[in-house]
Order: sequence, then structure tokens, then C-alpha cells
Amino acid sequence: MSDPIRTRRGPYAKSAERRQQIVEQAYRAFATRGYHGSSLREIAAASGISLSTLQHHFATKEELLITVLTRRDQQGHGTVSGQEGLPFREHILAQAAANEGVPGLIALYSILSAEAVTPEHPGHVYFAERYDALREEYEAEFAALRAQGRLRPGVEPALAATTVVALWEGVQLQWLYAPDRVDAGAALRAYLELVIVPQRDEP
Amino acid sequence: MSDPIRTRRGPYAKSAERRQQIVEQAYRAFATRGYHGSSLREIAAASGISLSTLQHHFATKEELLITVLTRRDQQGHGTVSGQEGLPFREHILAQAAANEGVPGLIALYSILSAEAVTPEHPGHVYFAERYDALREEYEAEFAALRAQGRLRPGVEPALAATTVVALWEGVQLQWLYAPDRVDAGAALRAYLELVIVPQRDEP
DNA sequence: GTCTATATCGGGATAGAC
DNA sequence: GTCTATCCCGATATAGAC
Repeated sequence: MSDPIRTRRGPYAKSAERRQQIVEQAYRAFATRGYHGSSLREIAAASGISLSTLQHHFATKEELLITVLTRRDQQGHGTVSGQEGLPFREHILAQAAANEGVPGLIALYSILSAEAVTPEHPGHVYFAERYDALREEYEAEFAALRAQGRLRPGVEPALAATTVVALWEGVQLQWLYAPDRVDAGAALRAYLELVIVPQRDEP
Repeated sequence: MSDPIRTRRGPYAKSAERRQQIVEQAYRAFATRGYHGSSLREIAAASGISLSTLQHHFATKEELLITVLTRRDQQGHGTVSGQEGLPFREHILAQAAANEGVPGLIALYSILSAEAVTPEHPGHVYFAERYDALREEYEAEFAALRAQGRLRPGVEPALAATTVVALWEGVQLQWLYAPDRVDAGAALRAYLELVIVPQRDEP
């Protein structure tokens, strides 16, 4: 059996590599100028290829956006997943700190989630589902804390979940405008400490 | 002295009226599709005039955006300004409730503030200054509360100010995605009640 | 897989008649 | 003040050679 593409390490190897380059540059573009504000030409140029080549790998701009979003999702989850045992509060703070370390990641979600508010936006469904999932996940965490008697009385898990998601996004947006004047982690931490009762062996 | 425009109620009356119409439609467009996603043609059509006429009143798209933002600012402040004596907490909640009653207002600020994160965006300076002003204003309010002993111990006025602004914006964004599942006012109220100690004569 | 060339469309801005 | 017509640009997308 002769292999017509034996010069590559594997079939589609070059394609996969190219796609990754393109996704990386698209991510930078979307994160700074949003979806409407970015052009395929600019992304192609940044990737060092022609517009047509980009379009050979991603048929439409929309397909590229979806790829960027889902790709970043997987990477994002991987960042902190090595520390599964962390309690909720530390888990969130670790995630927030990790996000700040990934250039453009915060901007990507902040800009696109606002741009995609209108239902016609190609990213609308993605963000609608993302918010739902985040709220559900955090609500479960808060509910578990309450079951352990570690939630301040009067705090509603559902409302607290919405609040954490909102606070996180909102403080990140302000941080993008004034990184030196806004401390996203501190704001998040202060809220969680206000809402979660410390364990006995904690200070 | 003959008046060449005596058929109007006053000089520039028609212009002012036209400008207001245009601003109104531009506001709707920017609030749903953002700045980049909206076109002058579409705004002109919605205003019932031609593109050229719109451009006669607003030389550039950027000028139109700035006008929309500052115009809405004045109207927004006017809404609740009749109740100057309200304490901080009620003032914020009243403002939030009022905002929800103005269709598109929340979307306008949410979408544009995220889109304008990049310094090249024509609205960037406006939002940077707006965030600074909001944080300063709220910080002063929290500081005043602390002076009265009505701030929960450990709560930093500056951080609380950032938090309120972030929470407000973030919860509004979620509300735009799922108006039936997110209660912006409740989230804001819950946070403020967590942070502000009730007065003696309050429940 | 990658390119050049081109089609087609829609954007903002301009010129000039009325 | 308002319009039609047009310019010029940049956008996505397509065709087809190599």
C-alpha cells in the first residue's frame, strides 16, 4: 500500500496545523475588535496566508467563530482541571487568576458575549447556553454549601450564582478599561467571603 | 427685518427635530447590533430619510454615536433625579428599575461598552470616563455610609464601588439573554443588603 | 493546499441638482 | 434640507490555475 502523503507525519497533519494557526489569529482579532469589527483578510494576513487559503480551511466566517469559541472552551477548562479537589471558592478564584494570565481570553468573552446579545449574531446560541450552564453549575455549588451550613443565611443559591457570573464578567470588563485601577480577583474574593461562611479550621 | 424662515416656529427648528429622529433610530440600531454592526443606511431608512440627509445632519458615523451616548446620558440622569433625597441603596435600585423600563437602554450600554474596549473604538474614551465617574461616585457613597457606621465591617468602599458597577452591568447582560430567568433588581438589592447595615428605624 | 483573480455586495463619504 | 447619483473602499465568497 503506497502512501501518497508519506512526507507528512500523518494524514491531514498540515491541515490541522494550519487550522490551529488560523484559529489562534482569529482569536486575537475577535478578542480585540469583536466579530463584526474583524475581517477574514486581516486574520489571513496575520496567519501569513492568503484569504482564499483561510477560506479553504474555514468555509465561512461564522464557522471560524464557532471554532474559536469551542476551542478556547476546552483549553480554558483544562487550565485549572488539575486541581479537582479545590473547594468552590478557591476553584473560582484560581480560574479567575488563570484567565487573567491568558492574554485576550477575558476580552474575547466580554466583547463577544455583549456583541452576541442580538439573536441574529452567530455566537448568540453559544453564549445563551454558556450563561445557562454557568448559572446551573454555580447554583449547585452554592446549594451544596448551604447543605453544609456554610452559606450565610438569607443567601439564595440561584441568585448568588447569577451574581457571581455577573460580577465576574462585569469586573473583567472594567479591568479591560483600567487594568491598574481594577482588581478583578479581589472583587470576586470579597464577594465570596461575604457570602460563604468560613470552615471551622479556616481563619 | 424680514425673516426668511418665518414659516417655522424658530430658526433651526426643523433641523433639531430631524436630528432627534435620527438620534432615536441610531439609538435603536446601536443598541441591537452595536456600532460596527449598524449602518448609516439602515438608520436613515428607519428615520424615513435618505442617507445623504442623515449625513447632512451628522457628518460622520462617529459624531452620531457620540451624540447618542451623551443624549441618553442626560435623559437617564433625569429619570430619577426628581427623588434627590433617596438614600444610596434605594437610589441605585430606583435607577436600575427605571433603566429596565427604557427599552434598549441597557442593551445600548452593555453592547457598546464591550465593543468599545479597544482604544480605537470611537466610544472608548466615553466609556473609560464613564466607568471612572461611576466608581468615584459610588465610592464616595460607600465612604459616607461607612462614616455613619452603616457599612458592614471589612467592606472597602473602593472595592464595593467596583463591585456594584460590575454587578449591575453583568446582571443586565444576563438579563438580555434570559429576561425570564434573571432578575437584575433582585441581584443588586441582595448585594446591597449584604453590604449595607440597615438603619435603626428600618426592618 | 495554496494561490491569483474576480464576482458581488454593502459600507461610508462626496458632488451637485433642486 | 433633501434628494439622486456616484465614488471608493473593503467585506465575504467563488472560480479556477498550479
